[in-house]
This record gives sequence, structure tokens and C-alpha cells, in this order.
Amino acid sequence: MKPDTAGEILDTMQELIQARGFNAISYQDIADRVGIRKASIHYHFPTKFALGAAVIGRYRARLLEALAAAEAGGSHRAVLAAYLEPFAAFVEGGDKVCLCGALAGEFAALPKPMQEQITQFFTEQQAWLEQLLERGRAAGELRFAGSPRSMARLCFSALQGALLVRRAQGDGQQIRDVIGTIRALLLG
Amino acid sequence: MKPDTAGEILDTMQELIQARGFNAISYQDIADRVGIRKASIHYHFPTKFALGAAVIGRYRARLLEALAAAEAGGSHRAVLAAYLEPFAAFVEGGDKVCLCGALAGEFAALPKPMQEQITQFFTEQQAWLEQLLERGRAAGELRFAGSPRSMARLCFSALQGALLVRRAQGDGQQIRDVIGTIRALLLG
DNA sequence: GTCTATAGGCAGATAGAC
DNA sequence: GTCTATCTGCCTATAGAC
Repeated sequence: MKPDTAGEILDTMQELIQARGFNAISYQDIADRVGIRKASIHYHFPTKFALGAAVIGRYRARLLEALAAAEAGGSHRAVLAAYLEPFAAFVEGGDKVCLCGALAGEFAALPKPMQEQITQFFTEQQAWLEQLLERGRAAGELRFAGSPRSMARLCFSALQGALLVRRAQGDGQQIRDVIGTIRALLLG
Repeated sequence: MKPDTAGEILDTMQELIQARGFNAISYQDIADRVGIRKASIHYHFPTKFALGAAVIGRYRARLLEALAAAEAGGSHRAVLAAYLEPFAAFVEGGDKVCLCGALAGEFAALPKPMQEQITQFFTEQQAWLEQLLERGRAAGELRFAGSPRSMARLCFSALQGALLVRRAQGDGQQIRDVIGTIRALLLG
């Protein structure tokens, strides 16, 4: 019934990072939730840092897949809507933030392999959004001032920040307002 | 020459939180930098959580003062410029993020007194910005679509997010782009 | 106010039985 | 693959001398 202990460990670690950050998590916390002993975790992931890097790697891959799926949506406006929709889902999904948003706050306390994965995540996410904005404007579907890069940076930063602020305030309207304003900004 | 050990402890703790987050810091780290023994810290702050709460309290007070000072600037456009200017200074100031931005990533791992201070910080900062936008628009100096509240949330979230993303990317252009885009957005 | 010394607990990690 | 047992080290915090 649970042949995938490694997957459960990854799931648990990811949830805990998104709630508490990396450094507040112990192997004991994970073991308790998965229902194994903490020594068993080392069989699947030799160190805590290796586990952390694995979580980020899976997160990156999943979100790149999600972007690819969104691109199949059709018009650039539809792709934008598909991109923004998951952020709205955060409103109901408890008080989590983006995995890499949480880790960026602890950046200097993380080892280089984890730092590089986080950097890569931000880079590829913003590059994708920049391309969407560029093509959407060229196609006449999106309208905004300034360069696609600057606007992508604004939108991505705002979404990341909104997740953080929302959690501290417990107010889902923060995210909804930011998404709504971004939508209005780009659809002109 | 250093009559204010408590102040030095607060300074050091704040710097370390902004670099690493709260949970990656030990009393040993602080003691080494201040040049005292770690037991001495307990004389000034009984627990690590009390020290954390004190740091946030001072940060809140200082930034509220900064907002008040910015308001003396004159026109609403000048006040906006004075508000945005410190964020640009982050570009040169190493790789720090907002104190509360870092702490928000660890929110669930923090005790209630610290959580409440963080919540208050975000609330008062966004309320101030909302009022500036509202008055600036009423005075005909600022132009933007949507409600002042939604736009304040967008701008504040974007600034917080930009600090996070910038650190992970080591690219100061992230902040400059976001500030520039916000300025263009509000000065219409 | 700062120190030395230490308590008491938990961290991540390893060895080896099953 | 998961377990028990254990290691070593660091953590926050306290007690009491100076």
C-alpha cells in the first residue's frame, strides 16, 4: 500500500519546508509523519542537505511540466490565465508559500547545491513568463508598458511576495488582489 | 566605547536573520560577532524568542519613523520617491532581504508573539502605502487603475518578492526593474 | 554585566542486526 | 529497507563566582 517511502519522505519534507522553512525541520519530524524511524530516512537520502536538494529538484521539474501544460492552452490570454490559476489555489491550500520563496529567506544558511537549485528555479520561471509576455504582446493579446523582462520580474516578484504576506496576515484577499491587478495590468 | 551591548546584540541578530533566517542562528554566532560569551546574551534577552521579538519591534518602529520622515517630503510624488529609494539601496547593501520577509518564510516555526509582530508590520506598511496612493490619486499626482488597496498590495508584494528573488539570483537588476516598473505604473 | 561551568535535550549521522 | 542502539556535537538556558 505504500511502496514509495522515498516519495512520502519528499512529500513530507516539502510540506514542512513550505510551512516552517528548512532549518526548523528535524528528521524526527519527518519520521513521525511518515511512520518510520528517523534512521531509515538516511537509507533514502544520505544527508538532510541531499534531501533538501532532491525536494527542490522535484519541485522544479513539476512546475516546468505545469508551464508546458499551460502552454497547450491555446491563446496567450488563456495561457496567462492557466499560469495564474494555481496561485489562486494557494488561498484555499492552507498557509503555504512557494517552496523556493521559503528557502530564499534562508539562502545564506544553505549549501551551494541547494542555492544553485533555487537560483535556477527563479531564473527559469521568470524566463518563461518573459517569453509569454513578449509573444502575447507581439500577438496583440497582451498590452503593457516597458520591456517584457521588467514586467515579468514585476509580476513574478509580486506573486512570490503575495504568498509571503498573505500567510503572515492570514488574508486570502492579498493574493486575489495581486492576481486581479496583474491580470488587469496585462490585459490592458 | 561600547556602552550599548544590548544594541549590538540587536544589530547582530537582525543582520543574521536577514541573511540566514531565524532558525539557523545560534547564540554562539551572536556572541562571536559581538565579542562576548553566549551566556551574557541571556542577561539582556532572556530567551532567543524574546530577542527575536525585540528585533522585530525595533525594526517596525524604525520603519514607521522612516515613513513619517518620507511624508515630510512635500508632494505625493516626492513621498513616493522617498519611499522607494531605500529599496534601491538594498542593491548595494549585500544580499539582505526585509527582516519580516525572511521571517515570513519560517512563520509556522515561530512563537505567537513574533508572528503577531510580523503580521502587524505587513499590515501597517501596506496601510501606509494605500493611503499614499489614495491621496496621491485624489491630488492628481498619481494615476493607476483599480483600488488604492489592490495597487498597494501589488506594489508592496512586488518589493518584498524582488528582495527575495534578487538574493537568490545575485542580480541587482531585479530590484531596479521592479522599482522602475512600479514608478511607471503609478506616475502613469 | 560578564564570566566559567554545566545541565539537559535534541540534532544529524553511523553501525550492524534482522 | 527498516530497525535498535549509539556516537558526537551543538543547542538554549541556568547557576553562581567575580
